[in-house]
Amino acid sequence: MEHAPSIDSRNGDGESDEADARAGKVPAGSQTLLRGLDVLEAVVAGPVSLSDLAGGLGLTRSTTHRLANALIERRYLAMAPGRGYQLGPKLLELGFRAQQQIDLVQVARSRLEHLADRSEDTVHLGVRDGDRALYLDKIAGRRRIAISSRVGDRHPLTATGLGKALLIDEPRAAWEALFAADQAGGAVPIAWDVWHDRMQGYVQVGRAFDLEENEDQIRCVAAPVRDVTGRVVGALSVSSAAQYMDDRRMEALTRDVVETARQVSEDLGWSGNSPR
Amino acid sequence: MEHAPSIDSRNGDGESDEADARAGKVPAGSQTLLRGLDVLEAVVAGPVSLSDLAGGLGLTRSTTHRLANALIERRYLAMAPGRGYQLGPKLLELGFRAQQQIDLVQVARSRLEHLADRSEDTVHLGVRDGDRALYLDKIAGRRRIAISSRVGDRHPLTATGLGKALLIDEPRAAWEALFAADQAGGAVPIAWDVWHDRMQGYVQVGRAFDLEENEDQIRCVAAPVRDVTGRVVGALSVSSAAQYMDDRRMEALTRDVVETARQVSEDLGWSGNSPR
DNA sequence: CTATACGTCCCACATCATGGGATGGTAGAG
DNA sequence: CTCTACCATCCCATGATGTGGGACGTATAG
Repeated sequence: MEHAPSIDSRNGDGESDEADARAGKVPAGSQTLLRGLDVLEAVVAGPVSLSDLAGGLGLTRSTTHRLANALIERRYLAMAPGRGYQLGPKLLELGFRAQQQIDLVQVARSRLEHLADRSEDTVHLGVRDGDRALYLDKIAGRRRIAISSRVGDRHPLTATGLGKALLIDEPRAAWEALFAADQAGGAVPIAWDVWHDRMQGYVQVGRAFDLEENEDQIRCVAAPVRDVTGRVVGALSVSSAAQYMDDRRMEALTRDVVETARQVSEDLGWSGNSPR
Repeated sequence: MEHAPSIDSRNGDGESDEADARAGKVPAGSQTLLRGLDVLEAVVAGPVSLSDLAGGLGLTRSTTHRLANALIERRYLAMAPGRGYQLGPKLLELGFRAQQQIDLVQVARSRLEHLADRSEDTVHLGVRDGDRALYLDKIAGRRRIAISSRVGDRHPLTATGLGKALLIDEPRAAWEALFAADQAGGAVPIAWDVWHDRMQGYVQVGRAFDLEENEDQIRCVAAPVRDVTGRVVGALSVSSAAQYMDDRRMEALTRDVVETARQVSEDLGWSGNSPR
């Protein structure tokens, strides 16, 4: 107990459970590494001076300096002449490599499975491919109903829940063009005003519905997935027969679907700041 | 000395200078952090198993596991079900933030100053802006010659060294179009065949010359700057009066200019792999 | 079944990180 | 100019911290 007199100073006498409870489940044993990462993350906000860094983290200047120096040596941080510490080029490189390694389907898989387990319904994952929604993955539910979709299918954007989730950030002009094309292409007829009103509602909540518009007797709840820049790069949905999907259940599912989409987004680096 | 029996196991008896000499200048005092970063960087290559990680780094499985776990907890790493460790979402986030923080001019500044010091000539930094080269920074040399350029100037791409460096990765079709436009726009007349032959030579070496094509009596040596994806995002050049810039000196400067451009590229996250 | 390889967990020991404080440089106020 | 303030950097005695050998449970293969 010689460092920070802050709330979280380590306790050498009490039970170690306290620490475990506080930190979640970090089993300790890497204080230096974790503190180093703290330093790294404290610099995200922008150029900071050493003292500010140390103060903000509850560390001494010595310790902070040593950690920051190691990070500079490895190019994780850089020193801006008269302004303080900045994020370094190594992070650009690692970020880029991470982007190359990450595959949406693989990342989303386990979360989709959990969602399917909880809902007992069929879960889909898809991306936009030109003017269609391309289905990349499907986890079958436990109910004995036929969802005719298959991985690799392309469906209209404006007539499926998943498609509408993919369009949730698009401007009205894009909506209109796609809507007209889908209507002309044989989608279930619907008035533009009705469709547009519904979409605006979906935008507010951050999720979309499909009310038997694409396939009779099938309804679904869908939410968009975003990457690190906040852009919509995919969407996921829960689909079921209308008999299991009354309005109340769709509302109830919303929470779970949106939350799952948020988790997948976080796995893609999104941190919740779409503006900027 | 109980860890790794590898070549670099620490020595507790001899002089510590050995370690300093070997490691460059890391003054030690953050072993855990540095090892953690080693783990992180070892995962860049792709999914790796714990044992392979430990083996490759010369650490024990225990230590590696502890470090990797801490990195997973912080989302710097992720565990691919049956395939091993992967880079995690935090790196996507930090890489993105780093990209937002980094400014080409600011990053390049000190390196350009050193280059200007060594060459005693005027150094420019520029980017492509549509069909022109936009000059973002200028460090005046020590010679008493007039270089009429100013920060904010736009010059033809095909008639300046800096511009040609910016075009170094472009396909022949783009070269032809820009060349035709610049020639029509009043650039110093030159035959397409001659220009094209020279460009191909520049591409081989990774730098471009300006042989009094833009401004009479001014020659320059330029090299492209790349970002993390390998794309050319800027260029820098050394310019001087032709009397100081005979062919031999231009060749001699090439090394220094290319090296400086490489350093700036590394500051932008480039690691030397343009393919992929 | 046994064998191999995986990730995980534990704990005594001593190596390594710690932080108080000293140092040198730079900028601004008086 | 001096004095003060704040910066990053460096040093070193102390003990808290990370270490690695080895045990454990499980999964995949032979």
